[in-house]
Amino acid sequence: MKIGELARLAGTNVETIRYYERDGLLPVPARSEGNYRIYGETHVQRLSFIRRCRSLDMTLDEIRILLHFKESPQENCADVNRLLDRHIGHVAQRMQELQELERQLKDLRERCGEARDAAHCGILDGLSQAIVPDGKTASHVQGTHRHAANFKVEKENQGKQV
Amino acid sequence: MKIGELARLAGTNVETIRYYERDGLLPVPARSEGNYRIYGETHVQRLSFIRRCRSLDMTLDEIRILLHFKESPQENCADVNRLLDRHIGHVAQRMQELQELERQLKDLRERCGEARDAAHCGILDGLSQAIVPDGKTASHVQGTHRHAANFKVEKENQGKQV
DNA sequence: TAGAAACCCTTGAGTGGCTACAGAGTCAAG
DNA sequence: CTTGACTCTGTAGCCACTCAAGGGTTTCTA
Repeated sequence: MKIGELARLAGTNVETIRYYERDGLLPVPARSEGNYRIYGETHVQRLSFIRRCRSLDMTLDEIRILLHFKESPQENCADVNRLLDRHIGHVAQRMQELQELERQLKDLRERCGEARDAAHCGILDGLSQAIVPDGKTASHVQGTHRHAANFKVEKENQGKQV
Repeated sequence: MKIGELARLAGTNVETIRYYERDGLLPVPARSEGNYRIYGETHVQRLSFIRRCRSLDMTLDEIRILLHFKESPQENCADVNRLLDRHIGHVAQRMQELQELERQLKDLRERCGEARDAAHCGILDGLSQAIVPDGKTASHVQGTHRHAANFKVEKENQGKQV
C-alpha cells in the first residue's frame, strides 16, 4: 500500500509518517517504480503501536525504548514497567500542578466579579502584586497549552472573541 | 541597572529578557556608553508581571492582551475577565484529560505485575492491541511533557536508570 | 487519448517559549 | 596588566509535528 492508505489505517497524517521515518521510528520502506513508498502489514502494526503510545502522551524517546523491547522478546521487561511507572508519576505530578494552578486562577478571578475599568480591575491588580511562588517544578510534564498546530485554532477564536 | 540585576530581581534569566524584548513584550531600553542595556523600576514591574502570568501558564499572547489593558486603564476590563475564564476552562479541561490518561496508564500497568520476558509482557501486549480512542481533543491545553530544557534533565536521568 | 484531479515526492521553514553557544567587547578589582 | 565577571550580537537547537512550494506519477473521466 502507499503512504496515504497507511495514514488512513493508522489514523495519522502523511507528513507525520515521513517524519517518523526520518526520525528512525519507522523503517525505511521499499519504493515503487515511481519512487512511492510501499508499505505492508508490519508497518501498519508498528505505526499503530506508536500512535497508541502517543495517545498516552509518551515521548518519541520513550516509544523508541518500548519498540526496542518489542523487537527483543527474550529480554526482561522490567524496564518497560519502570518506564511506565515513571510516566504515570509524571502525569500525576502534572495533575497536582494543574490543581494548584486552578486554585490560583480562581482566586484571581474572584477579585474582579464584574466588569469595570481596567484601572480598578482586581485581576490586573492581583497579577501586579501576587506572590510569585518557587518557580521551577522540575518534572517533564507540560504546561497548559498545546503546541503549534492547536494554537492556531485557538488564535483564530481569540481574534473573534477578545 | 544592568540586565543581570533585572534578571535576579525578577527571577528570570538573561536570555529570556532579551527574548521578551525581541518579541515586543518588554520595551527597548536605553543603552549605556558601553552598549549595555539599562533598566529602571518600571522594567522590573513589567517583567515581574509577565513572569507572574507565565507562572500561571498563560501564553505570551494572552499576556500581551493583559499588558494592553494595564496600559489603557480607562478601558473596560470585561475582556480580562473573559480571558481568565477561558484560561481556567483550559486548565480544567486538561486536568480531565490527564485523569483519563492516568486511568488508562494504570490499567496498562496492571497487565504486567512483575518482570518477565518482553515476549509475554502484558504492557507491550496491551499497547499492541488497545483500542485507540477518538484522538483529537481540540483544547489548547498541553500534553504530559515539558519542553526542551526540562527534557534534558529527564534524558540524563533515563541514561542512568533505563 | 487527453487532461484533470488525486496522489506522491523532496526540501525547507515555521510553531511556543525559551536555552545554549560562539566569538567578541566592556568593566571593576587585585 | 591581567583576570574574571559580566555583557553584546547572532545563530541554532529543543519537541513533535505541520504546512507550503514546486515538482513528478497515477488514476479517473470525458
